[in-house]
Amino acid sequence: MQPRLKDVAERAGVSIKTVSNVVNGYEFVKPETRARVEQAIADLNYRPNLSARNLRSGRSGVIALAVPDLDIPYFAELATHVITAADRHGWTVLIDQTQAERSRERVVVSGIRAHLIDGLLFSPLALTGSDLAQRADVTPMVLLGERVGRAPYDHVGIDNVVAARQATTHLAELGRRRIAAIGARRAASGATARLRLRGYRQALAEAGLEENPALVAHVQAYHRADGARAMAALLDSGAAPDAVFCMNDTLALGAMRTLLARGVRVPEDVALFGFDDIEDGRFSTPSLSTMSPDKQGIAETAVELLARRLSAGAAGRPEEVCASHRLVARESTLGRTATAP
Amino acid sequence: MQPRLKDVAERAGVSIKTVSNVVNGYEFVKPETRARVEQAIADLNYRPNLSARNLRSGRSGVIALAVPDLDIPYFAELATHVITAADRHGWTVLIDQTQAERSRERVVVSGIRAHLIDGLLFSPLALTGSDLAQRADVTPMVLLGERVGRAPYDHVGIDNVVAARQATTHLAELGRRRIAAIGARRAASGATARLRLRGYRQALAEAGLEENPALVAHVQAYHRADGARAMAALLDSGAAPDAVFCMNDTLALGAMRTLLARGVRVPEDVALFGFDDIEDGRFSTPSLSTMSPDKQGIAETAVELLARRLSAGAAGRPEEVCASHRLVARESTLGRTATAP
DNA sequence: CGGGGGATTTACAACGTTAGATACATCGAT
DNA sequence: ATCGATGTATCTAACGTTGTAAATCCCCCG
Repeated sequence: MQPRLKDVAERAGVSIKTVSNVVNGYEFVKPETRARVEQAIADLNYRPNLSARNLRSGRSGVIALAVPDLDIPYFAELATHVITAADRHGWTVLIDQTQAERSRERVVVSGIRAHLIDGLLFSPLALTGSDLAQRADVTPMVLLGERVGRAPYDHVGIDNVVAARQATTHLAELGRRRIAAIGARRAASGATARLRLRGYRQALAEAGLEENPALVAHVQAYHRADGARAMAALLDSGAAPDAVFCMNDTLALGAMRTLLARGVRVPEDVALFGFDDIEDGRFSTPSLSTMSPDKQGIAETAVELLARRLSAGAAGRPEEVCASHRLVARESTLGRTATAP
Repeated sequence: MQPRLKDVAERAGVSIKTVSNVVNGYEFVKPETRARVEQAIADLNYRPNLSARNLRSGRSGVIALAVPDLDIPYFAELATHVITAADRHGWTVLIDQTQAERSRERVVVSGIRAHLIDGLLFSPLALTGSDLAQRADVTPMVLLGERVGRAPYDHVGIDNVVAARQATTHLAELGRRRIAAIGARRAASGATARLRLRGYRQALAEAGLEENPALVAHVQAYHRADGARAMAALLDSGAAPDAVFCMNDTLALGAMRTLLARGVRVPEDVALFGFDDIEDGRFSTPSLSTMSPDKQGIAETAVELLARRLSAGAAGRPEEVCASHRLVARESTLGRTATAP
């Protein structure tokens, strides 16, 4: 049996509360008493029972991060940053995988872990505004990535329209005329895809290029296999793109696989641009040009916002934070003249 | 304030215990009563307070998975499998990142989260046997990956010696004579690296190849950058390998980047073999030959072992489970004749 | 119509902790 | 010596849940 305050108290010859005071750093404990208690704690290897502490205090020291899938490198990288940032607040992070399924996202939002977590960082993909509006759970929540509906939650994201426009403009400025896009979603829920597509279209318009529906490839999910399939379809359709803007890096890497496997040169024949700046893209050959969101900034800001909610209660208007992004041009658009990573 | 059993009870006009019985699926509750209680639960959106429940039951329903870094795709993939498997047991997974640092691994093992977690799945990299032997925490633990010391813990791993030998033999059978290895560790702790190196040496001996220290590259860590650096060093040293066995896929992908960037053809000039079968390797060009451990099997077995420890108490000898692995030959050793992924 | 006995419900205590109130020292100043 | 004032330690009552044991209900048989 694990030792309790009571056991420590008996060993140190003091009351339970005195031990509790020592454990919690209460000021008025005689140095001698404190020393005796600390010795007893060490002797017994005492650890506070968090369940009991939480029951008393109403706090668990645990926050949840809900993401579609840790297999997707972007979310794995985001998760490591969140864990690091949470650690600085003394929080432990628990990870929920929603598989980008609406039903699972609803479960997360509905407060399935109420009482276990103090707060929730949520990166929704499939959720709709009304799902959020119906949320009855009172656990503070910060949304990552896309804004959903008008529900009053703090939100950290990047300006997807601007970022996608810049990416597409980069391709246009390289002289590409038949710029395709991979990653459009048919589902009503693909908010991020919609915004990036809008930026893509804006850039085409600015560059005086005509929009061609045959150059926009839809996908089921955002894995490499989807990108590979979509690229194959584009090539087979005869749309003959000379550049492709992919809505994320894994799609782009899948597309790259298809291109190279078919002997299409990148970037000479087709330039390729991704989104997210995951580590794989830095080491692919050719290395992948991409739009790099400030993942660390996003994670830190989100944790910070949550911390504020937790201390200030529900008070205050929801905050809207736009993290920075920057374009990273690598070999998949510039060719081998670029410096190696 | 969140509703409690008491609130539900009052609304339904029954006692607290009856509500508890309904919540816990106790058999002998009149259908009519059950319905009334369930209605009240729905009305109030009641959620059991896990802290209180855990305090009472001594269980938290949370297990921890401690891995070096989610950024490393192998661990991200393993984590998703663990989360899925744990979910079937009704457990929530909390992830600890140790950064492969001995100090952080010791903290994890010492029971920093005692009382918060019911069990621990631990994938140690830097820990020594004596660290484990000193462990005072009583939380059940299952070791993943490498066996450490003689401490009496359940362990799930693969036969690294055999796997590495098969990988190296595969290269030898392709007619390669100067087979290098990337991923040896100087640190005393790199048990996995040591075993794989042993398998590599066995295979060389069996193939009648002489062992050449200049063909064994040491690395600091197991990221792509380390593989890229190590490969560059190998090429620059004049060791002139015609094949490379990398101790994991990220090292191999880093090495591939260096090779292709320098115009070395893979596999014509240098065949490349990895370890772990991460998704990236399936979509690189050329796709990466690799040794594929049964990650799902490892995760499921580990969770299963933990479940057994939790129900059976500490009883029973520690179990030693060897998961299966299989060789996946792709383009980086076979060339483009292989079927696309 | 009383009693037996299973079905159903309830009362109570306990899990380990901490906040707040209270008691007990100690000590300098009257 | 006595009184506050202050520092230090203890006591008590929760936090929300569930296991145990006991109470009550209800149906059916004799």
